[in-house]
Amino acid sequence: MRRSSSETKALILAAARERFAADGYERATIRAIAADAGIDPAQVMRCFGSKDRLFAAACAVDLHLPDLLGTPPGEIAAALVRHFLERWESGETLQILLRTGVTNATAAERMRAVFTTQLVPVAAALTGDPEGAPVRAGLVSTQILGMALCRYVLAFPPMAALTREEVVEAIGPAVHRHLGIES
Amino acid sequence: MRRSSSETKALILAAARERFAADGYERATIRAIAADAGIDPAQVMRCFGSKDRLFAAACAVDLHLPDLLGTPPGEIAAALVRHFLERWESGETLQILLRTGVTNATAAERMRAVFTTQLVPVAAALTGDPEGAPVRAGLVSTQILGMALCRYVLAFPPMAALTREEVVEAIGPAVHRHLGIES
DNA sequence: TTCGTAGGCCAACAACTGTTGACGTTAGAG
DNA sequence: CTCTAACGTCAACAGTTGTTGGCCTACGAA
Repeated sequence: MRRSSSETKALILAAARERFAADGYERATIRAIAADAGIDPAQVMRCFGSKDRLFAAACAVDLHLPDLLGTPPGEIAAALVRHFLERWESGETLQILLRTGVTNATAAERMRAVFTTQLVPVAAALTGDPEGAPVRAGLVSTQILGMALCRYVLAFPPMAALTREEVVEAIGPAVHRHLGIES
Repeated sequence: MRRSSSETKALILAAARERFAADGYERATIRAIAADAGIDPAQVMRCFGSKDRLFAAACAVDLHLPDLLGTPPGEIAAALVRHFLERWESGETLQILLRTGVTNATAAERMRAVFTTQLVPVAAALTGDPEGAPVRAGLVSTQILGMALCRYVLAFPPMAALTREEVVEAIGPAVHRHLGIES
C-alpha cells in the first residue's frame, strides 16, 4: 500500500498528539506512536526528522478564541470559561501543552508564546487597558489552567464530578474579576 | 568512609527531591540522583529497593497548614495564599508533586490524597459546611495550583514578575469567594 | 585479637531509547 | 513500455536506563 507524504504525516501527527497528551514527552516513544499509526518507526523519522521536530509540530495550538467584543460585559467571563471547557473536552490538542509543558522546556516556551500572542491581545481588547492586559490575562490563565489541571489531569473527585455549567458558575465570577471589565 | 544507614537514606532523599522537582519522574535518573548525593547508584537500590519506592518516599508531603480558626474571616484567604507562596518558594517539596503529578500516576494519586486528607478538612472547619467542603476546597486548589503553575513552573512573565504581596492581593479575593466564608 | 555483619563500590546485564542505512516496491513521468 | 523518485520495511547501531551480584572494607561484638 502506498500513501501520499502529507497523508502519512497527518496520520503520524494524530497518533503523536494522542500519545503526547496521554503520556507526556518522555514516555511517548516514537515506536509507540508509530505502532498507533500503523507505520514503521523509521517512517516517522523520515517525515519529521527527529522526535523533537515531531513534538514541535504536534504542539501547534490555536486557542480559537471567539470574538467577544459584542458580548455583554457581564457574560464575557462565562463565555470564556465555556469556550475553554469545550476545547478541553473535545480533543487532546490543549492537553498536550499542559501534560508536557510541565517537564519539557520546548512545550513551556510554546505555552508562553500562546499566552502572549493569543490571550494577552484579547484581554487588551476586552478591557481597553493595554498596560494592565498582561497581568489580567495571566490571572485569568491561573484560574482556567488551574481548573483544567485539577479537573482533567489530576482528577480531583469534586472537580471532575461537576457539570460543565457548574464549573462556569463556580469560576466565572473569579475570571470576571481577574479580567476587570468596567461595566 | 562509613555512614549509618539512616544518614545515607537522608542524603539520597534530599538529592532525589531536588532532581524529581526539577526534572520530573522520567528524566530524574537514579544515576543522576546518586551523583548529586556523591553515592554509588547501586547504593540507592540497596536503600530504597527500586526507583518507584524511592519516588514514593520522596513524595511524602505535609502542607503544614496553619491553624486559621482564630483568624478574622476577612483575612483567612490572604493568610492561606501567603502560606502557600512561602511553602512554594522555600523548598522543592511542593514542586515535586506538581512537576511529577501531571505525568506520573503515583504522584497524581498522592496529590489527591493530600487534597482529601489535608485540604478538605481545613475547608470543612473554616466554613462549617462539611457537605460543601470538598467542592470549596477543590475550587481553592484550582486557583492556588493554577497560580503556582503559571508563576513557578511555566513562568509566564507577568505572573513571575509579581511580588508576593501583589499575588496575595490579586488572587486573595478569588480564594475568599471560593471558600465561601460567612462573615 | 578474631570474626561476622553491613555499608560501599565496581562491573555487568537485559531492556529500551532515538536514530541511521540499505534494500525492496510501487506509482507516475517520459 | 522504461526509468526514476519517493514510500515502506527490515535490521542494526550506539547510548542510556533500572537493576543485580560479587567483592572489598570498616566497624563492633566475641
